Amino acid sequence: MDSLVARVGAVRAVAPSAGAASTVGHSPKRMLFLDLVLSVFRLNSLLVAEGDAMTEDLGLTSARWKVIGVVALSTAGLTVPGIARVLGQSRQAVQRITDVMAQDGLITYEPNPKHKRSVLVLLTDEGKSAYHALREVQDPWAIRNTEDIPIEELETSLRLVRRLIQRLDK
Amino acid sequence: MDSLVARVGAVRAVAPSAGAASTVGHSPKRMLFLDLVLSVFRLNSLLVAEGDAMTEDLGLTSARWKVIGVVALSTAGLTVPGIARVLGQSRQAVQRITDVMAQDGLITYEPNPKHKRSVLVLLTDEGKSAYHALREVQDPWAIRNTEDIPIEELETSLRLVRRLIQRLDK
DNA sequence: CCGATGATGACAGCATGCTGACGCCATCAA
DNA sequence: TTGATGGCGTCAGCATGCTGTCATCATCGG
Repeated sequence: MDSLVARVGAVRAVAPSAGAASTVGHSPKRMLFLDLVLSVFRLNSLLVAEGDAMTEDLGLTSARWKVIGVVALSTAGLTVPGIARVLGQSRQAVQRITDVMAQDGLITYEPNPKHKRSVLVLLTDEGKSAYHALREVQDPWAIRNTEDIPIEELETSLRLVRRLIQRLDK
Repeated sequence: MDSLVARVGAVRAVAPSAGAASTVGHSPKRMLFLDLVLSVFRLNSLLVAEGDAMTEDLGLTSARWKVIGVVALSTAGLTVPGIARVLGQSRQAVQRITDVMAQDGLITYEPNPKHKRSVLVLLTDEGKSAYHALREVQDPWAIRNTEDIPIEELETSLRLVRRLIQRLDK
């Protein structure tokens, strides 16, 4: 039990006096969903913090290994707006990250035979080794966090999250 | 099917030539988890955008209705660091939001009998009506997004998300 | 009573993301 | 050919979150 209501109650015990929360009128499904939304907010920030801490020794951040992961999965390189589309972010945000990563020697910009102005992003050798180092940290972390979770629950949750993404994305 | 690998492939079809993704060595569970993590990132940004768009007519933003929701659930008021603890955010981040909300007349700072320096945050009448307007938008939205989703899936997913939060939070 | 400890407010700096706006260029239809 | 459309690079401004730092104040144990 760790709903928002419960957390308010827990904090209220430390702070002023207590009182009954006004949660009347919410159907269970609505409460479940709204609680899920708030939990996703929370999980997101924790994942970003965890990802930053886990990879700071590699010279990476969450924003960077998102990009590295996408580029590593493509063999022929991707344009900056292409990376942005995969990640569902603005091309400006990705551009800013890739510019710094290029300065740091993790990626390079190569001419794009399909487009004169929009160059391709490729991993340098340093970038590739960073990606491998990333996987060596990320994979045990993924195992550690899922070893006691049934695979069916992971599948169900992932399917639900994707369903919501698809619904909100269009 | 909407995994990261699939998305890279889809974009690659628009951009340069194709190629095989190097996903060897990943166990299904690891891939599931990493895909879930990236999906949570994506869902988070979509939820923030959706929340902003949905409540901008009410003079609210995602950051604001998080605060309003917490304060509304407490009857005796909460301190700024208390709100931050409930939301799992830094007190500075909450302080900045509450300061603007106080200027806008949504909340007020009242003396705290339990603490001389740390005031209590309370909803003004305007804040309360904003909260009610918020619920009138939020509830149908929650219903709309869950009507074709079994409640068991919501419960499973929420449980999993909370489990991950609890693990990463300590 | 007093010093250590912890919570708080206030300020600064930084990272990450967004949108808007402008100009350039490729593509396609009239 | 030409004009409309759209993708792209680039710059600017803004919102939201984080950490670090310092001073202040409350609380508690010695």
